[in-house]
Amino acid sequence: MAARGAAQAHQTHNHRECIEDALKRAREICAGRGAQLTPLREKVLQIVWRSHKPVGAYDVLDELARSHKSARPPTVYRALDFLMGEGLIHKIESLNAYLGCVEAGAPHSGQFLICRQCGATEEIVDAKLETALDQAAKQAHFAGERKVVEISGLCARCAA
Amino acid sequence: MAARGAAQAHQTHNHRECIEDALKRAREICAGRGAQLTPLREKVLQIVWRSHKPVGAYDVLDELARSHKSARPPTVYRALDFLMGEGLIHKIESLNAYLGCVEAGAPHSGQFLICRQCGATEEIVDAKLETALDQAAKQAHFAGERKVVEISGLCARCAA
DNA sequence: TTCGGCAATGTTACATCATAACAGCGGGGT
DNA sequence: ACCCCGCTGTTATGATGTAACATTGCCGAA
Repeated sequence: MAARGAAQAHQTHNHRECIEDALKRAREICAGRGAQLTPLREKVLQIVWRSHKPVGAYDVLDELARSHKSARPPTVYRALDFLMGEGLIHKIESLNAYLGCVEAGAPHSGQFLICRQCGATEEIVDAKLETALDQAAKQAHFAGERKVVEISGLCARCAA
Repeated sequence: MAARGAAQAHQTHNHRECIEDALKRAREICAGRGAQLTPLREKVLQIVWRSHKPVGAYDVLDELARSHKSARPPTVYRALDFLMGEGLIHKIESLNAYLGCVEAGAPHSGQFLICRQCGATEEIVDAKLETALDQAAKQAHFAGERKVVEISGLCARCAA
């Protein structure tokens, strides 16, 4: 399946279901790997998934603190690091914020379309773009590892 | 001219000359536009150009303060904002750091190869990659404006 | 069973990156 | 002379991220 199109889906889908799907997949993935998706980490994942907009670490913290009084910045950053390590969320570098991964499981660098108006951010998986990135690196004799691709602009809805 | 290949050039070129070229071009570009490349701004540009590694705003500040006692964070950020606005430097989002632009003049989003070992960062201008980005956005009915492309890994020298 | 190791979390403090808000200064036009 | 405006100065604070050490709880080895 290609990316569902978060920004587009945002208008139409049942988001409760969307979150539940993501959490369920996350549990399966972690179970299959022996990675420990603890209640704390799952709660953070759930918070990140509350919307299809990238969420700042301190926003996560505020939300987490409502149910988890001892939460502090390291609490959140550790959970975010774990989730990124397992490929369950991505960091959006140009916003210093975090977003649920729609292709969880297969570790990958995401490609993102970020609407500057509504904030909705869609993760895309574009093979040609992937190839172009690899070719560009290869041409420069550069061994690429992590790839950051973030396009800001206006989503279809906001442009209309 | 294609990007000179900063990371590669780093090993071979006369960097004093490289800085001078960049400053000279910057003066010409600003003069041609009526943009005010003040001594302060030029000094900041020079500091950013001291290496081909992205430099943090507070590193710029430390260096600037040696000759300019009143320098404070806003001093530096204003100069950096000006220089970015004129297309003379880029911000490397994944490092929160700034880098001289090798294609100054033509406003553009850069594409970068960042060596995680030596820090040398090469700006590339790859038409195919550009096209792939535009196509990917178009396919999602997304009106792209600003593009962030940063590939981290090992430069040819460090991989060897 | 007890102990030691280890992963997760708690806790305090701090480092790093960035901006708001207002003041002062100086040149150019009227 | 006066005002406007862009640049810089200055103080304070906001936003993002991490170091370092303490505590807890589980699990396996002796």
